[in-house]
Amino acid sequence: MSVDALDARILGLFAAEPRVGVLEASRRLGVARGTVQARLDRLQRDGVVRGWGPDIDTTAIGYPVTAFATLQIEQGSGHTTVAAALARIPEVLEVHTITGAEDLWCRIVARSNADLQRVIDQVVTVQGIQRASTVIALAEQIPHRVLPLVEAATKN
Amino acid sequence: MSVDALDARILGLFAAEPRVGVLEASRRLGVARGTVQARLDRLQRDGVVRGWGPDIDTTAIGYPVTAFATLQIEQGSGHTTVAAALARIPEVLEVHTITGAEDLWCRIVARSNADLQRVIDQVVTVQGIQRASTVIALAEQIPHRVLPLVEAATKN
DNA sequence: ATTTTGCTGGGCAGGTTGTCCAGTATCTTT
DNA sequence: AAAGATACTGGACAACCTGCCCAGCAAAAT
Repeated sequence: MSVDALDARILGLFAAEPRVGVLEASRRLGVARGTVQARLDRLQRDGVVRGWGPDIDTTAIGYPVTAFATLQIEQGSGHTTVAAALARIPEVLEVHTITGAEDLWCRIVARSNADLQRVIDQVVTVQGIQRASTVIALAEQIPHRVLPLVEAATKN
Repeated sequence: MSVDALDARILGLFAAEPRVGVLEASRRLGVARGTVQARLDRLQRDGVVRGWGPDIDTTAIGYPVTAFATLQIEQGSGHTTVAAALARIPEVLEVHTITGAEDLWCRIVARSNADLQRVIDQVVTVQGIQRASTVIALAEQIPHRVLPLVEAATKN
């Protein structure tokens, strides 16, 4: 599992200033370039770093409404089948199976509250879904972050 | 609003292969380098692209358990104050205020189910939190994705 | 009709990457 | 304890890319 303090500093730097190159990073961190390069290769190889994709703001592309929906599915329907159908709806950004009375949890976005109704209709139309319960996210108090956790992980 | 098909292709390419440079991207997409560069600058300036940070797999750094908690807070306590306290817990990855009977929604991770208890204890200890209800995410049916939405956004 | 905007294709200097290497320190294995 | 493996350093090299500039052109807005 393998993340130490230097890994955390590397990840932190690249998270803060993704544009810096390996060379510049090595200067900032006070280590050799080869070291940074090797660490990055290892982190990627071990799957710690899944990718470097652009973080896209859904609000900026016209989907300012975020909502969380929990779904109950019919006993006969497989979770995977339902999830595959949900995957065809672009406004569904994330789906997990969960414990508890409900079966699936999803994050969905929409252009407006009215548009959210349209998206939910699409969701509940999916074969095998019995009931959907939706709450709207009003404000993002803590945006998705992992760095503090990386920090914590080094201190084992 | 400011994302067209070319933007989507650019973002798609960089999401798939973040390591490609602007020059290589321009070759792949069949447009001039300056165009790709200008588009990227614009996307970043308009806030469509929030950053290029590394996507870190929490499982790979030793936190394989993901859970969603909804919190009720005391009427007197401000959401912001509570959120600030939650921000001090590294295992809390995300917090939103929500509609409905509950007040806050959070995504938390832990080293194990037993460890999740420790994290939840930390959460409910926060001043102003009245009640927490937690479900564990069993499987990630659709990992967080935005690209299909970007696609959809271009078709207005 | 005129201006603005966006794309192209090109050129240039400077910086960066990928890739080696030898030397050294630390940790692990035998 | 000796030998081997592993990780980091500092340095080198050619090839490449970036940031920046420019002129020409076409489409869209005024």
